[in-house]
Amino acid sequence: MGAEASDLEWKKGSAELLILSLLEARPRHGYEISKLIELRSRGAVRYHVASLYPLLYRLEKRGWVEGRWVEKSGQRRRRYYRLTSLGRKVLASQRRGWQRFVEAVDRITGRIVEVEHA
Amino acid sequence: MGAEASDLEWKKGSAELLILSLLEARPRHGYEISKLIELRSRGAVRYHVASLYPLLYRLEKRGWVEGRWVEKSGQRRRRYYRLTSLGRKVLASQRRGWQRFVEAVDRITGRIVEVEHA
DNA sequence: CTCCCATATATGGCACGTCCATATATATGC
DNA sequence: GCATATATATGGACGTGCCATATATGGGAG
Repeated sequence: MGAEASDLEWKKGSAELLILSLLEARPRHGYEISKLIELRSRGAVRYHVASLYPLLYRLEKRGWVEGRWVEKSGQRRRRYYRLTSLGRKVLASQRRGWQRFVEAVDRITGRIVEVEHA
Repeated sequence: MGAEASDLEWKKGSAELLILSLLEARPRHGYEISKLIELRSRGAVRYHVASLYPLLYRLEKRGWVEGRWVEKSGQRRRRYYRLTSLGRKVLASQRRGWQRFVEAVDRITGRIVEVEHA
């Protein structure tokens, strides 16, 4: 009942948002996503493969991304994931949610100061 | 090894940071913390009691907060938690960590744009 | 030529945190 | 007298990240 889905799935990892964001520009394979997260976050965020791959399967199962195998001589086969149109909508929604969450945390932790009852 | 504590425990909930922050100003009891989180986040963040109380026990066990029972006629007994000096240090550290994490997520999700290889 | 490392994907099992449901206890409003 | 808000407590279900490990291939060091 009430809204759809929990508004604060953030409590358990923002991994979904990160992956969907990285797939926005173009399709990427798992290992690339992993390294890109590490690189762009300057080492602050790092997902282990045992977390990342199952997550990609979940995203695909939900229809947010779509994977296809690409084989090239001279390298191991890779599975490239591209964002589906549904995935794009989910990403937009998750971006808004993340924004709201960060603001909420800031208000609670006092970075945004408010008067506390009279 | 390496640093102390995991740098990114954020992946599983920022509840610790929120609670420690709220106890910074003054001691509070569980129910008050719960309501305050809900109020200040404008409903965006809401912890269920079954999450909150066990978390408070954990924080106390780690020596970050200290609880004491307060009984007043006309109301049910309450357990007030105050931030210990160790808790204050942890809070400062977690605040920095949260800050770094938000920046990292922003860089990954593209809110902070960067050039991507030549 | 062999060993090791980086690349690249895959998975079983453990640990831990959050939620649901439920329980207890007291003061207030209807 | 009963429902509701306050206030704390807990067993069990469930999801998800991590550790360890496995497979496969190319390139560099020795």
